[in-house]
Formats: sequence, structure tokens, C-alpha cells
Amino acid sequence: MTDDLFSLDLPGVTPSRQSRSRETMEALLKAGEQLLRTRHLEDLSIVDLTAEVGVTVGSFYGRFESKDAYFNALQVIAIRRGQARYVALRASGALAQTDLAELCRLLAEHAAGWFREHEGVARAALRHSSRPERWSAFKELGRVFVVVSTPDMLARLGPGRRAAKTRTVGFAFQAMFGILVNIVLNDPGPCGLDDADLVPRLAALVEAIVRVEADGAAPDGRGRSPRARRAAKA
Amino acid sequence: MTDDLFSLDLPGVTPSRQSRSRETMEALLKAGEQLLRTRHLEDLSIVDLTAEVGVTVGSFYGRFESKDAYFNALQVIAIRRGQARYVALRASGALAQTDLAELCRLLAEHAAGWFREHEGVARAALRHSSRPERWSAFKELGRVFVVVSTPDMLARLGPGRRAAKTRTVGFAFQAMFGILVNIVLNDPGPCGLDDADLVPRLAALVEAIVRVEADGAAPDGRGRSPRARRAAKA
DNA sequence: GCTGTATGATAATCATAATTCGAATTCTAT
DNA sequence: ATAGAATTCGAATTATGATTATCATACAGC
Repeated sequence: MTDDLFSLDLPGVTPSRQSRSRETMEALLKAGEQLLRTRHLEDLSIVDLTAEVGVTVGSFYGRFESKDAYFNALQVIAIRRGQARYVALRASGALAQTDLAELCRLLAEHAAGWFREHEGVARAALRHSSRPERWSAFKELGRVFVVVSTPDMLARLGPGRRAAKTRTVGFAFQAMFGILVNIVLNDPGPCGLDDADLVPRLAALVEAIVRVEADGAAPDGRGRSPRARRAAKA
Repeated sequence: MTDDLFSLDLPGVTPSRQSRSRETMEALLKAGEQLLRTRHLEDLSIVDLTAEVGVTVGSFYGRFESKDAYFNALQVIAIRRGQARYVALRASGALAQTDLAELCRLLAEHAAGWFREHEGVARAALRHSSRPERWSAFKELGRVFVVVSTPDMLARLGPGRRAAKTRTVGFAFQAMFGILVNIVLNDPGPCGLDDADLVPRLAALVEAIVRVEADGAAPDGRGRSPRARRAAKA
């Protein structure tokens, strides 16, 4: 977390011209990240937030145009960290020389790690998904993850039936993210975000899903619904 | 949906003494179920809701003590239908004479069907999870599903290592519900709620997860985190 | 140390949507 | 048909919390 990702000027965030206000801004963002781990965005009033940091609403609005802009900043930070994390993983070359099992483990580790690190903001964004740009920004982060990781997976699944395999890999990631989203939102058990077996299980699950496809046995009724197919064509 | 599940007196719901008000009540509940498929609970104002039905706020408050009680009623209805659905499935005897694959398919079909039928209310409840009793009521529904279905699964996984298998079965269901929750909330793709391959894929996934366990190869680092273990002991 | 700008504090203001309440209407039972 | 209860109406009230406005204080450059 030694990031200056806090910096950069975001829409609705007034760039600070003195270090004083920059500290205020960072403190507000950090406090929000923390407070959102235990409460809803709606339950986090500006007064509460500023009180936590030891300033008042005036300073808040000196930095952020609105609560909305504030939360948006929190999201952007979480997304940037996610991107940086993924880029670092790939740059490390760790993915290159691995078999399917290890690749799955590394990707699962990555995803779970991000959710652990951004549990509060992620949950808040999930709750507001489909509102303006809430979760969709994270969705995009996930989309990139899938698009970029899929070739790595395919390379380990032998030749042929590219389309089918691609969809199955997509579903495997959908499963992985689904589990993580549900944990963050509802912690349904048996596996929690901090359980030691979460990542191995996620990895095993992804591997198992794609192996079934690679081995030829595809599920019945494959493909999209007629409705969805029609929509995609249009 | 020819249910009189609408009836029964719920906390915060004033029992109607004339059919007139009962119709109003049912219309309000049905309209809510429908409207929540496309909008957030917060975006559903009492005025909107009553306008949809052709009554006014007065009648709403004649039936429901509050918006909260109203939404609670919607949840209870969804839960009762889920229970009834599951009881019917078991009573039909369909589960009894099946192999593992078919059992998984039936359970996946059941779960996906419920989410399809209650997409709106489910999504709204998910968004408010951890608030008073929002999602937790559904969580309980899922818990019962898991507890009751687990023996059926175990019976098809050979003898021995009961505890490990039970946890794995739990994780398989966690995966299934996680995917469904995420679809309802974010529709991340590739599989949507109405896609023909969703249920087969869910079934295959559940089967694959538990088969790996049955075949002996268990994921590393199994079990809960030290923190969770400590908490469980206390 | 001064002066202009940036930041912070505090007390209004505003917006929104839930909720209330008394009057008007419709029903049920006699 | 009519009294009394149930229901409905809808304008007025409230509650909440975001936002704004104004004034006070702190900083940076000279």
C-alpha cells in the first residue's frame, strides 16, 4: 500500500495545491476504505467519515464534489491496484513456465488477494451494481483479466475446439468470481475469504471445469439461450 | 404461481378484512416482484409502486406498516415458494433413483429455477444483505438446502473421510450459489440466467468438485484459517 | 511580517421520499 | 336502505443526510 495511486486527478476530485489538503484527501480515502469493510455506503455519512478523520464536512467538499465522486475515487483506486497487481504478476514471469494446475493456482491467488484487499469497496460497489457506473468498472477489470488469461489457459488445453474451450474457460472464471463475490457479500460458508483452503479449492475448481472440456465431455444444451443469441446478433 | 402464499399474516402486514384490500395487497406484492426485476429497491418509491397498481399511498400504508415490512413480505413469499419447491422435488422421488450426475443436474435445475423466478426480490435482498434481516433469510433457505442435500451427495461418493467430503460438498454448493448470485447481481457472462448451458455447466461443476474429493486428491491447505478455527471454538 | 490564495469549520439550506392523518368513499351486516 | 366498519385518498408533515454559503484560519511567496 505504499501507493501514490491516491494522487492523479479524478473527475469530481479537486486537485490539492497544498500538502495539507492532500493529506486530508488521503486520510478520507483511507478511512473510507476501512469503514466500508464494516458498513454500508449509505450508512457512511459524510459527517461520520470526516469525524473519523478529524475534519469536518467543509474539508470534505473542498476535496470532493460529492459523495458520489468520493466513492468513485475509491473505486478507481481499487481498480488501479488490481491492474497493477495483475501486470506485476505477468511481468514476474511466474505464469510462463507453469502447468495448468499451477497456473490456476496463481490466478486464483491473484483474484482472492484482490478481493481480500478491497473487501469494503468491492462490497459497496456490488451493492450498487447496475447503478450508474458502480460495479461495471470492476466488471471491466474482470473482463480484462479473463481476456488476457484465457490464451494462457487454452495453451494448456491442447488443440481444437477453440470456441467451446474459450466459453468453458470463461465459465470457469465466472465461477471463480462468483464465489468470491458471494463471499464478500454474504460469507455463506463453508469457505471464507481468509480460509486456507479457499485458494486451493478455487484453483482445483477452475482446473476441473476446463479439464472436463479438454477431455471432450461437454455439457448438454451448450451455448446461449435463443433470446441471447438473437440479441447478440442485433 | 397460483399461490395463496400471499396470505398468511406477517409482521407489519395488516390482515385484510375485506376482499378489496386483499386484492390491493396482492396487487402491490405482485407489482413489486415485477418492478424489482428492473430497478433498485431505493428507486422504487411508494408513489411509483401504488401508481403502478392504480391506488395511492394511503392504501399502501393501510396494508403495510412500512416499506420495510412490505419488502419483508416479498422475501417471505419468495422463501416459502423456495421451500415448497424443494419439498415438492424431494416428494416427487426424482432424487431417489439417480446417479451422481443426475442428482447434480436436478439440484442445479432447482436452484437456477428459483433464482429465475425470484430474480428481482433476490437481487434487492442481496443488495441490502447484512442489513437487518435482508439476505440472511435467504441464506437460511440455502443452508437448509445444503444440509438436506448433502447426505444424498455423500451417499454417492463412497465410504470414508466423511468430514472432508462434507466440506467439499458444501464448497460445491457454495460455488453453485455463488455463480447464481453473481449472475443475478451483475450478469458477468459468459453464462446468463436464461442460457441453455447454465444448468448443465452448474451440474458438471458440482459433480467435478465432489468427484475430485471422492477420488482422493484433496487441495492443499485444507480447512479453515487459524482465525476462523479459533472463532469457531469460542 | 504581509498579502492573497487555499483550506477548514459551522451553521444553514435543499431534496427526496417515507409516513401520517382526517376526510371521503365503499363495503358488510342487519 | 342504513349504520358502522373498512378502505382509500392525497395533501401535509417529517426525517435524514447531502450540499452550500460564509466566515475564520493557515500557508506560500515576497
